[in-house]
Amino acid sequence: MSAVKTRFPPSPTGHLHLGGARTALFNWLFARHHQGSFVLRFEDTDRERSRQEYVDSIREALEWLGLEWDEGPYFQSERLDLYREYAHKLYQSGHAYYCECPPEELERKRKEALASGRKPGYDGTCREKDLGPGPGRVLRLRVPRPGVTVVEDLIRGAVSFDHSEIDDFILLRSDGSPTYHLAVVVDDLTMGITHVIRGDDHLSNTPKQLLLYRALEAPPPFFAHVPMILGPDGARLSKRHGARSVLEYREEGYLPQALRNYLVRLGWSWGDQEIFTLEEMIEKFDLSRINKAAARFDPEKLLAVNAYWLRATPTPELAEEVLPFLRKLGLPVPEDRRYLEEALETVKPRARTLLEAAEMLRFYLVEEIDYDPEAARKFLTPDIAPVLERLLEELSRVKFKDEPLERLFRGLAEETGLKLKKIAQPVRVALTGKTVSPGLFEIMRILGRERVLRRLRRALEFIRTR
RNA sequence: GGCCCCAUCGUCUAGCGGCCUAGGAUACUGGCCUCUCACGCCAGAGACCCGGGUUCGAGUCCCGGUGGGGCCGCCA
Repeated sequence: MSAVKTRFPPSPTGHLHLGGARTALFNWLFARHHQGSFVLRFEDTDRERSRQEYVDSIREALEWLGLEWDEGPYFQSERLDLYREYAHKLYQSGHAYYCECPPEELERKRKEALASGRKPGYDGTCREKDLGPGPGRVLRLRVPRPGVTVVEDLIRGAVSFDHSEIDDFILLRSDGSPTYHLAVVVDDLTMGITHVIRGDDHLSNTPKQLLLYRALEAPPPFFAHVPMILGPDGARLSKRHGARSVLEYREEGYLPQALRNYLVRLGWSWGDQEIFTLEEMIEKFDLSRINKAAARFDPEKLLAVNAYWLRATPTPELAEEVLPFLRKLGLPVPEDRRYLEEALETVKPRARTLLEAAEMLRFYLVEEIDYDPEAARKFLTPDIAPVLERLLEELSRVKFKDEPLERLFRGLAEETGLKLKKIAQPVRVALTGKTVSPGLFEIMRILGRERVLRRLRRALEFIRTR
């Protein structure tokens, strides 16, 4: 297979969501795997709904995911003359004809047919009228009747459609603009697309496009219809679940490599392997391992994969990524990068997203920590005060390394006859304000003597005045 | 409603006629580790939609049913 060329053709009528992102990923991977090229094309022939804002956000999302395109972006709105040219060819060759049926009339017939249980398609009123172009007229494809068109799908095999199921669909609207089917075919043809990899919601559309290739006497590309991504409830993906923009996932602290990893495993597999680097995906990706059944989006698993990649990311790199989230939470960013990294190191195995990591870093960054009321009530009690007093003394002498600190605490536990836990929890609350946190000794080591002593004194003060 | 696609643990999936006593991941439960929570490790529970065939043998092939999804626009 030489000179593979794939494309991703979103219509800029919304943000890039999970389904689109996976389609883009599959196309990109297939192209990369075959050392081919990947084209970005905006299908913006619907002028009513297309927005520049979405063009920008889709580009941004693709870039964030690392799916760089080799060609484009192209805009269908800039290629209108080309579509008209092809439409004219179709009209000239008798493969298409003009239709003057008013839209309201068609709509009425459609509803009527649906209500009485018949096919809602166009009834062919103008098919033999031999009309020329004119105001208010649309151009329709003259679908050969009778006939059958077979889609040779790379994933599903041969799927045949009887032409009685395909109506004479519109190629050119009454305003002269092309509809989806015409534009896609002309674009894929003129851009030299070799493989069309898209959601299987397009499978039923494929015979229409095949008919166009045939009318144009042009060879069609290969088609591969991948199963759709459904919401956790099995219904079509909607805003509620995963149809959220991929940029929203970025905002929530997901890593692009995690999103890619999760998405590539939705419908594609390579034995038992769950974790893939970009290089592995490119090396291993192929159409034959794509599943046929629709997959449900599982936010929990996405979170798990994200947690994995968070842990797998080198701390200095992660520190860079967490910065925007610290700002978002209004936390002071320490000028000492080393301090941030050490703190992050302790939070890394506990966070599932960058946002969570940032939140967990809070007590390292603010000088005045807030006590969780419940935690303070339970652990900052008068009976522990003597121990904290004692600790204050010892801590001004001890070396602030994990081992000496741990030895100090264990010694103190033995001396007082208290369980280590009984001492650790109040100190944890004193230092972090919470009952859960990274390991106590590493926290102390990182915070440093000065901060630790200050927080312990404040805890004692709190106990006295409660 | 017509046509099309699909069907393995809750979810993502492995399986391409005997290797399946159906494997992995995630979620869940229990244990270990332990200063809390995670991480990590160990263990457990959990699926071949139903019914017919074909075959010595079916999760794997065929047919039907059921269920889910998609398409049927002057949207893409």
